[in-house]
Amino acid sequence: MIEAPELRSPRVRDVVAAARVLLEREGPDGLTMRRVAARMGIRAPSLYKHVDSKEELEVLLMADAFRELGQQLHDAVGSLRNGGSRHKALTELARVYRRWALAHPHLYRLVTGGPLPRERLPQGLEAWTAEPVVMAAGGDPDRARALWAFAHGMTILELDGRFPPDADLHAAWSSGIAALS
Amino acid sequence: MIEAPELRSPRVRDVVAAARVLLEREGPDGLTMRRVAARMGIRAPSLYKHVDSKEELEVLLMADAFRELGQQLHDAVGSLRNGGSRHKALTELARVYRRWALAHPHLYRLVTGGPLPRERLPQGLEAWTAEPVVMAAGGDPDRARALWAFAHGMTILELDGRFPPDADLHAAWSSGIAALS
DNA sequence: CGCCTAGGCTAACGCCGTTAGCCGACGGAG
DNA sequence: CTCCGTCGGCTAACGGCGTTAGCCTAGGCG
Repeated sequence: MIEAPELRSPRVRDVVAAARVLLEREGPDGLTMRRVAARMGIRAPSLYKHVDSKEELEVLLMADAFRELGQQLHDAVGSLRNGGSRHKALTELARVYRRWALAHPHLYRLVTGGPLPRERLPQGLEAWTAEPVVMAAGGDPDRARALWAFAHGMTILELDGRFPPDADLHAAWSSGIAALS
Repeated sequence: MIEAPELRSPRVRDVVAAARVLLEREGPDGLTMRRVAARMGIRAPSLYKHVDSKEELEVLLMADAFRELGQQLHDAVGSLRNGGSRHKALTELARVYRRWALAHPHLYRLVTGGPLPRERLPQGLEAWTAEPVVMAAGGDPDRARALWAFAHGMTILELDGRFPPDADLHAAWSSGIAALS
């Protein structure tokens, strides 16, 4: 519907806020049109006065998530722009990326899981979010993609509990970052 | 319920076969108890005579997927056991991994997406599947995890169409493998 | 012959996303 | 002041989902 949060009508912002609380607190199964409505003290069909579909609501959540994660990544590279080695920049970027994902696991999954409805997202948002990674890779797009794949793989596998409980994930991150620096 | 395919009753095998066709052909939304039943010429409730729940049916599919992918990976390292460099082994392993995932995208997503019901999977199956990766990493578990994360990241991002259409994925794979070798 | 079990069936429950159609409140125009 | 349109609620309902309860029939076996 509308892209930047400031351009959303107040009521739409209410809907997105309610949806976000539900998603973050209870995961995707908790994100239901009826539950979102209940949180606002209204009934599910009324939501459709503000939002076209559940899918659009998810897109709005995704846009917010992209903006937040992107901001963190930009801040991270910004704070190191001058006089850090590539290795240092990557380490910091990875730290921030992982931290955000662990703080918002369901949002991270929403944003990275499954095909992305690119055309419905604010144009350029995805690229802007990814920018810091490309910069940290020294502009080499192949290396940037390898790096992103590594970071996403580490993150999603950790979120999904796929590593053994005694795995030293810090060591695995370091190993990968060292290799890809 | 029962683990190895040979230990499943014939009717259970029918159910899993029908489920697999649906999943592979139409994706997760097509995998419905009613549709599975319809494919077998029966009604959905009858499925529960053979399977406890949809979740168990998915676990059975996962077990098959693990076995198949694991077999491919074992074959790949086996064919190179003697006299290949580490780099060569990793390249071959990656090729086989990616090929299987692209051939069975929905199955790959089922197996790698979301938390894994480890306790319901045949014991040791997951470790056996991962074995070749650990071997190729020279036994270093941290490097093995970094490698797996990279491979999974590349694969799932490709399946989800997250790379630009003009991205040279072969180059990205090569770049990552070279770094992690 | 009688019984047990395997494997079908229908009906139904409570969820889901979504649509149709109704209605009251409210703000601005004549 | 009144009328009217829009905004944002509502109820009822549809079709689909996983799942349960309870029934029935056919076949094997003591």
